[in-house]
Amino acid sequence: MTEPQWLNPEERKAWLAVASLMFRLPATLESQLQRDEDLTVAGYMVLAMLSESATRECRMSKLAELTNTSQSRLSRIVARLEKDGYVTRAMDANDRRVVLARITESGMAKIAAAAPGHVAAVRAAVFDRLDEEQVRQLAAISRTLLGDDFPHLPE
Amino acid sequence: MTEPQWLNPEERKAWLAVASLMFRLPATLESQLQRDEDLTVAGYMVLAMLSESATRECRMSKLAELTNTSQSRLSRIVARLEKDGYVTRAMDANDRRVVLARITESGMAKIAAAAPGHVAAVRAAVFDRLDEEQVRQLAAISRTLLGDDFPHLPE
DNA sequence: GTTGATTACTTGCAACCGAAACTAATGTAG
DNA sequence: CTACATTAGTTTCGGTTGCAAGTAATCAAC
Repeated sequence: MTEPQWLNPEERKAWLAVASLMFRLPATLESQLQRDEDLTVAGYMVLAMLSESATRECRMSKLAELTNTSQSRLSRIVARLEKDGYVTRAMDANDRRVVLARITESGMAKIAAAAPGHVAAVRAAVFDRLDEEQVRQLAAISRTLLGDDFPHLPE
Repeated sequence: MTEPQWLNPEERKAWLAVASLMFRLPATLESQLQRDEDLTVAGYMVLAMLSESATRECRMSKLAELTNTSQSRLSRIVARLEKDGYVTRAMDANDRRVVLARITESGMAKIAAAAPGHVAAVRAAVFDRLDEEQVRQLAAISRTLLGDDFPHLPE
């Protein structure tokens, strides 16, 4: 291996900050949604993606991609959302291996109710603290780090 | 509330990228350490912090702060590290509420063995993809977002 | 068409986590 | 001193997760 064994001081300082952020930011958002709406961030994202889809439904594997989760994890997240009445699951008639998750009216109402608080939390934690230039920098850096894995929005 | 209800398009794009990164980066590092060293990222960070301390020990509450974890989580992480022989726990004689975690020789060897692979993963996921200017930007943004919560290094 | 590989999704298991309850030591007010 | 509050850490409980194994449908080769 030709890489240096450890990070240089500049990189090390940057990494300690990034790592802290990577642990704390998700926890902050998670606890806001849990406390105020009894939703997980993953569950919120599933509802958000479905609610923004024109057809209000999406196959499981696509949904897993959009929400950055494994298939097995998504399967359980959707099972819980279904139990809570926010989502239904149905087989695709064309390919009966495929399961289509569809958001219910109750699910639409839930995401509409949850969104303002979640957005406020995101603003408070991120966008209120950065200027426009920094937002652009952060977006550029994030997309660079995601590389080809950047997920696509529902059509 | 005076905030706009949702994010503007620029912010929305930035947030989708940041959120994806926030989910994927920890998972990447977690699976590398799990696969190659049978360590969690949290366990690695505990060993790393202890190994860098002059005294090779640290009280639990301080360690929780340094590693961005709750006390209850840290308690279990250290219990597992102790079971694996990488750490010992002892009461502080001055204040018998306090528990001092100390890294063992085996723990020092473990972190030395695990570090190169972990650092390589961090490099591959982050620093190899950014130029110096972006590293500075990312560090500045992260520290701004952490605000006063920025953790201090062991003395 | 039958066999074998692949794809889509689900589930069993062991480990992990946050929140709250718990134990125990220390600090403080009278 | 003696309550009462506070601090440090652990543990219990319900729920979540990743991995690997399992089910079922489709595809590909012959």
